[in-house]
Amino acid sequence: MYMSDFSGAESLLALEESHPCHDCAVRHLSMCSGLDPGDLRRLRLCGALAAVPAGKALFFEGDPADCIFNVTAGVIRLSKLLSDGRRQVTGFKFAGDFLGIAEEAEHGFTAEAIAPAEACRFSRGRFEDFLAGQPQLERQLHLRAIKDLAAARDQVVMLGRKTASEKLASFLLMLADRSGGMPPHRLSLPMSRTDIADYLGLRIETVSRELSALKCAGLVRLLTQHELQILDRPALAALAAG
Amino acid sequence: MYMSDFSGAESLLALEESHPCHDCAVRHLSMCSGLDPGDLRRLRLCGALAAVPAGKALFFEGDPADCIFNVTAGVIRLSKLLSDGRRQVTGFKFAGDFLGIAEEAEHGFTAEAIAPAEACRFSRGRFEDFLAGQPQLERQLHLRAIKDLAAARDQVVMLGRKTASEKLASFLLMLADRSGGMPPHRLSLPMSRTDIADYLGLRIETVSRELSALKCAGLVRLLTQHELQILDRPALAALAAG
DNA sequence: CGATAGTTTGATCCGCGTCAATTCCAGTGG
DNA sequence: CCACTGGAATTGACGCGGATCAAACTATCG
Repeated sequence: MYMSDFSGAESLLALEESHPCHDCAVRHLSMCSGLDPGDLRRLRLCGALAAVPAGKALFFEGDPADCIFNVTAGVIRLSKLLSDGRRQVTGFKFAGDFLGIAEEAEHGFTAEAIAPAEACRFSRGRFEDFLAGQPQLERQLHLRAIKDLAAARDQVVMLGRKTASEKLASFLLMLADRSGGMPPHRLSLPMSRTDIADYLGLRIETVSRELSALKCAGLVRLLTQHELQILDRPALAALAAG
Repeated sequence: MYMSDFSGAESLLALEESHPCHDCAVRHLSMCSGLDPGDLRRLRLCGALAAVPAGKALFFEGDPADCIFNVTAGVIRLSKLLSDGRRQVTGFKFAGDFLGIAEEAEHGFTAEAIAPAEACRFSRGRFEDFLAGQPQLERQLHLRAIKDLAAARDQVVMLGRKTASEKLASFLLMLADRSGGMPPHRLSLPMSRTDIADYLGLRIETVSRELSALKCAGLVRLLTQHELQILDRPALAALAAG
């Protein structure tokens, strides 16, 4: 059985007065946005800020689900494995995203940092106790779950019915939408080609080929291996829509 | 723009004293299970029981999301379309399941009855007002959303990384698990081959072939076209796990 | 019975996977 | 600054799983 390789203690920075939530850069994005100062202070006591180096896991599929996370920086990759090692990436989490709440006693997926990340790490028990007295926070999280569910359904459609090039176009637009709404002059691809392939249900050779095809068609321009520019967003959107 | 072909009025049976929720056969399965009689009575006033004939839609993708449903009988198929008509079935809902809550103003998928169904139909606005005073009901629904999300992630893995035969095995086991926990001497397949294919991201010919292959391998027996028997559940489970 | 839609089976095709060979690039040390 | 190195990405050749096309079979309902 897997155990998390992220033992929090040494990388925890206590959430003390020296680092209070009201300085948090992503508070307006995250579930905490609706809390008043008193509740925020009590929530803070349920957890601590954790630095997660690139490549390290927050938790593995099958780990006891005793912690939940609020991502404050970096990128987290969510994935599931089949017994023979085939991997499916089920999503990416960015600053402001909430993650790890489970109905089961064990996490249903693995969460790993693909870029150096930070996350507020809460004890599940203490968080749930806190939640019991905060109906509007529960409502917040419920809304986020519904949003995640809609995103998962979109991924289902993509995996089940779209071609390789349509998948890649959908992926690039999804990233562009989530990387701040700004005109994405440069779109960063923090994940490896393997991660992209495992998200799209393809092999890395196919991702590479389709990316080249988009480049040749003039829809995108590759700036570096992990950075590109969308040149023709309408055409990309038309491709993504099927 | 699509409009629902299910105009409720003529098929609504008012939820009056003559048909109170305490006679409801699926109450123990559904979100209402935690409500006391008084709250149940008030919830009842938010909606009505609707009979949905086979083939009729509860709502279409793109319809204003002003109604939500609690399925009490039958089977509901959820699906999404691409612009050129490719269809992906994103799930099936059975008695006791809750359905249609949306974060957006419009439904993100189509919900249609594949077998004659009944559902409690609530006005979204009135239901949300009621919900505001019922934190433990909100919690119920939140938990259901989390469960739906886990199921959607399983479907993502299936679509992205499993072979045709593994997909079919997973599907049959999922149905067996949901068709009451009883020893499934006879497993009913209420949906058409097309529905199964659109759920699994395959074509109906492939579904038919793989079903024949499972039959030849002695894992299942086809009783009728819409009923089968699982003969070797462990082998089927091993196949489904990849 | 016949009509019609749904399902099964067969033959062939093609998109993406597999295998293999470069090429690119970040990091390291001279 | 360049040379080296190992992992990641790209590109090419070929094969296979599932799609497509076509035909026969079966269930349901008048």
